[in-house]
Amino acid sequence: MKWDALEEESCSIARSLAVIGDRWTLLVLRECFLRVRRFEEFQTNLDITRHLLADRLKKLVSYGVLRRIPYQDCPKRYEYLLTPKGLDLYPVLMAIVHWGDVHMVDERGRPLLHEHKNCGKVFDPVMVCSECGEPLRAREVHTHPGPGADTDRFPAGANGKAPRRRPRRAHSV
Amino acid sequence: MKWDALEEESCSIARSLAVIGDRWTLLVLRECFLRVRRFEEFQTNLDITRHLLADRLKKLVSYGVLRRIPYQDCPKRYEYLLTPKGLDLYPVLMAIVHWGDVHMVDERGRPLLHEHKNCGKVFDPVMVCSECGEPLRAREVHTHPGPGADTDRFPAGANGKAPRRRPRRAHSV
DNA sequence: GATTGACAGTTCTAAAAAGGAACTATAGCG
DNA sequence: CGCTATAGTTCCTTTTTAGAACTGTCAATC
Repeated sequence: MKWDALEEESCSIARSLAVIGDRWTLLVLRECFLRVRRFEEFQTNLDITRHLLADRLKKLVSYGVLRRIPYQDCPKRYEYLLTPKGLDLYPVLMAIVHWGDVHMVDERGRPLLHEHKNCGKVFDPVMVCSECGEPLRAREVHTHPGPGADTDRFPAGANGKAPRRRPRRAHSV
Repeated sequence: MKWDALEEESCSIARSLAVIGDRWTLLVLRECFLRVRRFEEFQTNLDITRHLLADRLKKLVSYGVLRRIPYQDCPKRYEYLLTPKGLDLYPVLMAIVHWGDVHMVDERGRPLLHEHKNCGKVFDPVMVCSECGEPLRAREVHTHPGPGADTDRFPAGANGKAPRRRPRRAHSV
C-alpha cells in the first residue's frame, strides 16, 4: 500500500492517517497547538530538516488543516494557522498526550499539566459516549458497517457478492 | 532528530510517537481492535510487506503494547494480543476515527458506525474534562510545566538559567 | 555603500527505510 | 510424495529522509 492509497480506503482511520499518520506531522501539529506559527520557529523547536518541514506544512495546507496567511509584504512572509478542521484534531493530540502521560513518562513525572479554564482544575482528558456520557471502553463498543462501508470487508447481508474472507462478527473500533 | 531520540524527549506526545507515530503501526493497532491476532491475517488485511509487519509487531511487543502468545506447539505459532497498555490506546484510535468521520469521509458517508452496548445507541466519541465533564476545546485549556518538564523549553521561574527563547505564555496542549 | 542578520524556503548528496517478490521451515493431510 | 497453512527471513530495487549548504528579499547596522 502506498501513501496515497490510504486516502482511498474505506476506513476513517486510514483516511485520517493519510493526513496525520507520520511522526513529523503530529509534532508539527503539537507546535501549532502550542501557538507556533512560523517556519523558523517550527524548525528550531523540532530540529526537523527544512526540507521535510516545508513538505509537511505544504501537505497540511493542502489538506485544509493549516492555512498559510501572509503577515507581511516585502518580503512576503507567511505564517501557518490551524483551520477549524485542524482545531478538531485537538482530541487526537490530547488522547496521545494522555496515553504518553500514563504509559511513557520517566521517573520525573509528566512534562505538562493541563488546566481547564472553565473549572479551574488540572485534569485528564476522558473519552466518553456522546449519548450517555459514560467513559468508553473497547469491550463495550460494537461496530456496524455504515453507508460508506467497504462491501468487500464488511459485506452487506443481502447482496450476492461472496465475501473475500469469512463473514466477520461485530467488532470494536 | 532520529526515531529513537523521540523517546528521550520531555514531551508525552513525542514519547508516544516513538511507539505509535507511524502509519503502519496505527493500522496494525486498528486491526488488533478489530480482533485480528495472527500474522497472516494482518498481512492479508493490510497489504503490508511481511518484512515491515514483522518489524512493527516486534516493536509493539517490545514496547508492551502487544503480547506474543503461543497458541500451538509443533510448529510453534504465535498470536498477538493487546496488553492493558495497548487497550489504553482505544481513545487515540477513536479520536482518529472520529476526526476522519467528520472531515475525511466521501459522499457515501461513514464506513463504520459505533454502538455503545451500555446505552444501546450509535454514538460519537467526545473528549471531556475529567474534573467537570465538559467537552474540551483547545482554547479553554492552559498548560503548565509539570515535574518532568524540559527546563530548556519551559524554564522554571526561580532558577537562574536564561531561557533559550523568549519566555512563553501559557499554552494549549 | 557594504555587511550582517532574519526569514522562508530550495538544492544537493549520502544514508536509511520501505516495497516487492521469492525463499525457509515445520507439520498435517491425501 | 506433493500440497497447503503459518510465520517469518532474505535479497534487491525504489523511495524517503538526514544533513548541510545555498538562494533571494528586505531591514538594520557599521
